[in-house]
Amino acid sequence: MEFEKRMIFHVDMDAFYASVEQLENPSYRGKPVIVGGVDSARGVVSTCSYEARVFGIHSAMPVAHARKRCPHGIYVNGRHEVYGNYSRRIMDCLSEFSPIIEQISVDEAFLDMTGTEKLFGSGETSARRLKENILKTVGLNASVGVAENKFLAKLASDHEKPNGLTVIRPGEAQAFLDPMSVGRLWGVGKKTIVDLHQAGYYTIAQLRAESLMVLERQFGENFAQHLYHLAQGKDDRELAEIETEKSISHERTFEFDTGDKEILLSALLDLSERVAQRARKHDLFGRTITLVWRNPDFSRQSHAQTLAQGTQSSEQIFAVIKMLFEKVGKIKYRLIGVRLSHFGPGNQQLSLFQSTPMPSKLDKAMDAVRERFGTDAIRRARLTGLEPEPPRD
DNA sequence: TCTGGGGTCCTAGGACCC
DNA sequence: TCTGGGGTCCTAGGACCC
Repeated sequence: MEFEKRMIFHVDMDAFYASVEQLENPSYRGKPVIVGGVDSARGVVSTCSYEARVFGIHSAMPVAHARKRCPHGIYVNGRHEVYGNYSRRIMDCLSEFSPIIEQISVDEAFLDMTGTEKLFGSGETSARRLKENILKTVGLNASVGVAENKFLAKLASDHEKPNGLTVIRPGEAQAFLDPMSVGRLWGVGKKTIVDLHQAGYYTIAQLRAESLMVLERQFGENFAQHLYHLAQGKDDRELAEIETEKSISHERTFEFDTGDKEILLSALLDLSERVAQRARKHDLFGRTITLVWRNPDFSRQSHAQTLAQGTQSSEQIFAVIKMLFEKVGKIKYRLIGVRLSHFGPGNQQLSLFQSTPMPSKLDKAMDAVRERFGTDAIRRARLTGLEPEPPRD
């Protein structure tokens, strides 16, 4: 048998948002398409087509920067509801291959394909079929990685992108990993790469050759063990089929940094309502309410308050947010946001004498309108038309 | 060219309790 | 009269991921 222990697939859609736009607008095909916050001065690229990548454009790059590199590109705003619909159809395709699926974002998922060889053939055969199935039913290309665990499967799906199919068979992991940069390890980002380089580790082979004891001294027990295992291609994480939500948040970056209390409070009211509405929709009661913000220098800060009891009321969340906001004092904000977390059991925990934290009549009415006509269909009077002005000097 | 928005997990320090 | 140690909860910040 090819895969004796586990056989995991990682399915990753190629340039997902941009590919959906090219699928729906035939005139975009074969051209550089850039999806992101294209109408905002501070927007960034979410995804771009492979034709755009030739110009050095990539995700998270400021749109203003992308426009300089590729002035003739097609710049479109993200249409997340549309992508969500495609995402559902793709996940439906995947569920025809395995009941054990972990969706990790709109365009990515793991499948546990252990023991399906009799049904679908080898890993390579079934991965090919899966790709064909997505292309036939949805019209989009996916890259698939096949390996004995999640970490290796994810590396494999990335290996021959776009439209790739890579199988790492048991025993091949070491050779596959060794020449790679330490930055390919899961959980190793910009900062940690610098730390690893400073300690003399550039390739996964170098890390693998080190003893756990030395690594623990250099990087702390937990992170060292994480690195040590991944460098050997070991990863025994199971697929998390049902992710329980741990927080709900909404935030907003202003076109210009602002210290205008009127603008800030109306933004916070709007964000509080969006957060509360989602909490009600998912039937979640959160105890911790956090005000988050970005200063003009891009640094992030937060203030939090934990309540004795969970809430999902717009009114209550906004009241706490306002109090936290007053604590900050007079500063300029680049971004402001509201987060609800620390979810627990809802109202059943209340004593007989406490008022039930059920949605207020106003909350219910607004939920109903938004459910039918969309989030922006209804806004409080004080929320309309408040935008920061460009600074004059 | 300045850097979105939605998340998760980890760490460290302080308060408080026993 | 000066002061242990463990555990839990909370806050704040940082790194990372898609």
